[in-house]
Amino acid sequence: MQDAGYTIQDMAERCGMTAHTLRYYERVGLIQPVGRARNGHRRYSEADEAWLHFLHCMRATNMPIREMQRYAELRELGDATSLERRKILEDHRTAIATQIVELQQAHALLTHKIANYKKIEQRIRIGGPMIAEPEPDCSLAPAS
Amino acid sequence: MQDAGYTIQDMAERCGMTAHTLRYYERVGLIQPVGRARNGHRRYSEADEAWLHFLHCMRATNMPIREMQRYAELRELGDATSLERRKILEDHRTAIATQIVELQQAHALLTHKIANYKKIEQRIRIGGPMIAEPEPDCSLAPAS
DNA sequence: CCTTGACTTTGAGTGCGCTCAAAGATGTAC
DNA sequence: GTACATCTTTGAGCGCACTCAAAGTCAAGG
Repeated sequence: MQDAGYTIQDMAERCGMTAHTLRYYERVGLIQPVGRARNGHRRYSEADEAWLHFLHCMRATNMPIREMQRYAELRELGDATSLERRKILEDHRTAIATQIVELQQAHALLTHKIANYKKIEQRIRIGGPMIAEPEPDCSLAPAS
Repeated sequence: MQDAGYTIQDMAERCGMTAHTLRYYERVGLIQPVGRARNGHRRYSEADEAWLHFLHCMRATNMPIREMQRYAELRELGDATSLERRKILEDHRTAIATQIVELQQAHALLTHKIANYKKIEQRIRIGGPMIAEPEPDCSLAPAS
């Protein structure tokens, strides 16, 4: 039996989620009840796949399930909800931009600290002076 | 009474955490038992602040508490643990880089979809043809 | 016929990271 | 002196997003 469409396992792999998560998303209304094969098994369409990819992308960037539910709900209502949906996406985009900045700052901080560790390791190897720089570890306080 | 140092409230504000969280971090060993005023209240030092800022930065970039605990533990053991600590930071830096890429991709996707919503709204305003583009909403499937 | 394996459902359980409640001590302001 | 704010402790509770357990159905293979 195949009845056209992807099985839940296929879809899970394609979208980088587990089958558990796919059923969960359906339960909480993130995706409309999915088509079934004659034996009752779920069969996912290409459209389902696109939507699930989108959901995955939003979750991967920390959009709360609640907000995704709201978006999915509006989506069911058609073009009339375009404005509100756009606002959700714009807000999320802003949140993403903020996250990127934080991550970039942390990245820079880590690069700095990693270099510092290399120095410490060098001193240890050559048996050099063990007088560490001010705060060998956790420094780079408030501002930096 | 002041006994030198920041109160827990001060420190919470300075580090962008709550007092609850500061106590929690102390409980779970992320920060060594903090100095006390004569009345038993915590008094945080500048060094505490630097360390807490670092912790905040790591948490804000999704380092698990577990890993922070491991790092804090090694830190107590001094320079001999430099290599292992560096590895932790390098791994986290890698994780951050990955996150940044994901976020950037999502950002681009959202920009695309937001533009699409603007088109839809335009069509609605001018009462134009309501034949939407293929998949007005969730498109931009797998690859894109 | 019997096993195997992929699926189904419902409801409960898990792990993380806080977050709060309750009861009590202390210092400052009126 | 008494109200008030701010802190203290311990242990429990919570929200989120899964994640799993149990019991059952179904189709194919040997």
